[in-house]
Amino acid sequence: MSLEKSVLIVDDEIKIVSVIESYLIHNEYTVYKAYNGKEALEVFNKESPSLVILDLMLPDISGEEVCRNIRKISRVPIIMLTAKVLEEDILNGLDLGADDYITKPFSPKQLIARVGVVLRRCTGDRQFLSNVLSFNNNDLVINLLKREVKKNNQVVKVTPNEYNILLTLIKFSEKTFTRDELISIVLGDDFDGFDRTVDTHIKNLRQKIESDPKSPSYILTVFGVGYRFDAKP
Amino acid sequence: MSLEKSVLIVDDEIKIVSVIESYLIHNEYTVYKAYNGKEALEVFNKESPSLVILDLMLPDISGEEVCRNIRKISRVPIIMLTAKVLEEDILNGLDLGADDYITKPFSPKQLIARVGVVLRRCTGDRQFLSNVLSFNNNDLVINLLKREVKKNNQVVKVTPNEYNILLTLIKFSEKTFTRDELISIVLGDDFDGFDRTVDTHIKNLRQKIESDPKSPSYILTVFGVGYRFDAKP
DNA sequence: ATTAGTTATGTAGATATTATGAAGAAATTA
DNA sequence: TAATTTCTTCATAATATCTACATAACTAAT
Repeated sequence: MSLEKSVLIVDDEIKIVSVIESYLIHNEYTVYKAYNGKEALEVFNKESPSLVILDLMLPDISGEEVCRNIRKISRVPIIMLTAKVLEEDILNGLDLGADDYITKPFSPKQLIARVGVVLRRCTGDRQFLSNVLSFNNNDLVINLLKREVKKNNQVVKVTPNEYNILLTLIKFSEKTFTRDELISIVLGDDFDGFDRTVDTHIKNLRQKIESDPKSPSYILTVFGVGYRFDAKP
Repeated sequence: MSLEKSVLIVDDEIKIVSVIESYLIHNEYTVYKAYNGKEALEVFNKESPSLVILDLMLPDISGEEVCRNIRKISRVPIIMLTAKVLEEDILNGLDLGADDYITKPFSPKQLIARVGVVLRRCTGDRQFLSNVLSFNNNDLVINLLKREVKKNNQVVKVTPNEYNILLTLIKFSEKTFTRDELISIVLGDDFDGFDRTVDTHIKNLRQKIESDPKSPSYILTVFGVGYRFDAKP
C-alpha cells in the first residue's frame, strides 16, 4: 500500500530464508517471511507484498497450490525458487503465472537482481513498455499504442499529420528528408499541394515538443534540403 | 504495432535462429531475424518488434552494445541468450536492462515460455483475473459472467454491440482502435456497412457510462484515428 | 555588407473529422 | 404477427485540422 517495496519470502528452510532476507534488507526492501503454505497465504493477505519469492517444496500445501491461490486474487509478481530442475517443472511453474523461475542452488546476488528486474517490469509506470519510444531521458516520450506524445511528462496533443511526420523522421533518424519526401510518405503521392505546407507542420510540432522552438534540438533544419530528427541519448 | 506479437531474434548461429523461429511461429508470433548487431538495429528500427531475443556474442557489435542502443530509444522487453554463464555476466546483462537472461544450451520450450511470461507482463492485453472488472473506484463495474455493466452502482442496460465494443476497448486498454478494427473485431470481417456506425455506438455507450458524455473520461476520441479506453483499474 | 534564396511564423479561410439527434431497417422477443 | 429493441444510415451542427499566403528572419555566397 505504500511506496516502499516489500517482498514475501516463502521457504521452509530457515537458513535460506535468512540469507535472502539479509540480501533484500541490504537492498532496502521490506521483508516478510513465511515457512509454510498456509502461513504464506495469511501473510500475503495481511501485508500485500510487492513481490513473492516462493519455494515449491513446502511442508503443508505445495508451492504450486499457493501460487494458484495467490493468482486467484492478485497479479503480484512471483519468483519461484526450487530444487526442481526438470524442464516440465519449470514450464509448469511459468504456466501457473510465475514471473521467473530460479533453481537451487542459486546465487543470492542474482536472485536480488532478478527481483529488481521483475519489479521494474511490473511496476514501472504501468506503460506498455514495448510500444514506447523515449528520447533525451524521457524528455520526449511517444506511446505508439496510444498514439500519444509526452513532452516533459505532459501529454501534448498532436494532429494526425504532425504525428505521422514526427514518426517518419524518428524512424529514419539518420536521414534528412526533403519536403517532397515527407509529403509523399505522410500525405500520399497524390497530394497536389504546396511543399511549404510541411514547414507549417514542422513549426507546429516544434512548438509542442521543443524546449526552445527557436533553436530546436529534435527536429533540425538542413538548409536547402529539408528536415531531420536528432535524438540525444 | 498491431494486435499480433512479433519477436526479433538476433543470433549469428543460423541453426539456433531457425530453431527458435520455428517454435515462435508455431506459437503464432511474427518473427524477424538478424544475424549481426548492425542488422539487428536496422530491423529493430524498421519493424518495432514486441520483444527481442538477443545473443550476446555477435560478429560485429557486441550484444551488450546492441542492448544499450535499443535502450536509448525503447523499453522493449529484451531476453538475453548466451553461452556466458559467469555470475558477473548475468548480473551485467540484467543491469543493462534485460528482462530475462537465459544461458546456452537452452531449452526452446522454456525460452518460448519465458517469452510469453515477459510479454504477458509488458503488453496491454490483460487476461482478466476475476469475473468482475472495476474502474475508477467502482464508478464503472463490469460483471463478465452476467454481462452486466454498472455505472455508479446502477445497472445500465447496454446492447450486445455496445457491450462488445466496450469490452474490446477494455481488453486492449490504451490501444487506439480505428473504426475498421472495431468493426472487424465486434461485427466480423464480413460487415459491409459504413464505418461511422461505430460513432453512434460510441455515442450511446458514452451516454450510459460517462459522467459527462460531452467530455468523456473512459472512451476517448483520438482524432483522425479512432477511439481508445483509458481508466485506472 | 549586400543580395538572392531559403526558412520561420502568424493568420484565416478551406477542408476534414467528429458529435448528435432523428428515423427507417433489421433483428429479436412476445 | 405485433411489439419492442437494436442497428444502421443520414443530415447537420460543432470542432479540429490543413493549407496557403504574406511577411519577417535567417543563411550562404559574393
